[in-house]
Amino acid sequence: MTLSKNTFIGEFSYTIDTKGRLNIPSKFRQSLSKDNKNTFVVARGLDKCIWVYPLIEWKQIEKNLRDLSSLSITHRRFIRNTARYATPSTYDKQGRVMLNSSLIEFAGLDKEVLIIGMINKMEIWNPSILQEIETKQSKIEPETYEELSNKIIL
Amino acid sequence: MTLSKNTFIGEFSYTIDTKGRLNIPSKFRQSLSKDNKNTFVVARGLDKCIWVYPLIEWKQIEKNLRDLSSLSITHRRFIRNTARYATPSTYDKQGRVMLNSSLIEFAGLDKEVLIIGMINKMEIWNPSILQEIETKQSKIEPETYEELSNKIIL
DNA sequence: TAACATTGTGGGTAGTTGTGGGTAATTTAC
DNA sequence: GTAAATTACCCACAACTACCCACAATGTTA
Repeated sequence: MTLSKNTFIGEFSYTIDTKGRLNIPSKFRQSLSKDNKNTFVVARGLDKCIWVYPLIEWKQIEKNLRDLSSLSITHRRFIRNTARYATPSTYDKQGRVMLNSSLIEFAGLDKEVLIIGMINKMEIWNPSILQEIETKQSKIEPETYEELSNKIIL
Repeated sequence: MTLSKNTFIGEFSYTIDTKGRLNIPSKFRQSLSKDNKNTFVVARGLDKCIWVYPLIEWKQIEKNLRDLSSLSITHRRFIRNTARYATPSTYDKQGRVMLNSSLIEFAGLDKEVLIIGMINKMEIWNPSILQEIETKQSKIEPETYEELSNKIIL
């Protein structure tokens, strides 16, 4: 059973094969609406993980980014960091997307990865990195982004 | 006799079979409205138990999560912790849902379980764990009842 | 009381899914 | 333009899941 369209929940253990392909869980693919054209956009997450958006979710983000004025240095940097590492990726007949080596390196991924449903997107994690972060979660993060959180929904 | 729609009260003893299936009490299923499409969402409870939501109850939660911006680290953590362990589960012709091993382990469930109606959802408990918690936990203070009396009329 | 319906539990089977690898098509490099 | 590298497509298979049937125990009705 699939719930709302383009909405992801749950957690899955998968593997990246030797060709750099990663299977997207069948449940997630089934929840996609047709207008995504079997395509995701993979990007750097704000944590040490990869974010995978359905195409139409990403288009909404692009639209929101368009509304940020480049007069603000913060906005410029934010737009740059967001757009720079994003890549569209169409999955093959088996439901696998290609992850380029730059993203794999950024997220510190090995063979075994954790795919986590995050409602409007999914996250790809190295399980040990996520666990490490969760244990030392008392650490306070920079608050630069907090200010923006009222203006744009990622 | 079933009371209000999508509302659960009472307690039942059931068993999880070798395939990880758990029967939902017939009374609870009968109280479900049609738009749930025979589907629940099972998730980690805040106590050491499993929470089982009717689909439409869960959709409301998803809707609220969707309005949180991922720019905020606090929001990200909240979304992750909430969505990560949630799974939709349509019950079969016998009225059983699948509980994945991760949830079973989290709640420390054996074969015999207790299903408790919690109004808008149900809880799945290992009976001995619940009893242990109840004895360990001190009684609810009279002052707490006084405070609650302003919010609910018994 | 007897016949019937409902409910909780067990198990078999066919279809789906995750993963690996081979081959052709396309792109990139020289 | 040709060779090398990369990417897309296809097939294969083991493991898992959804669906179906079965049956005993309990509750209901005539």
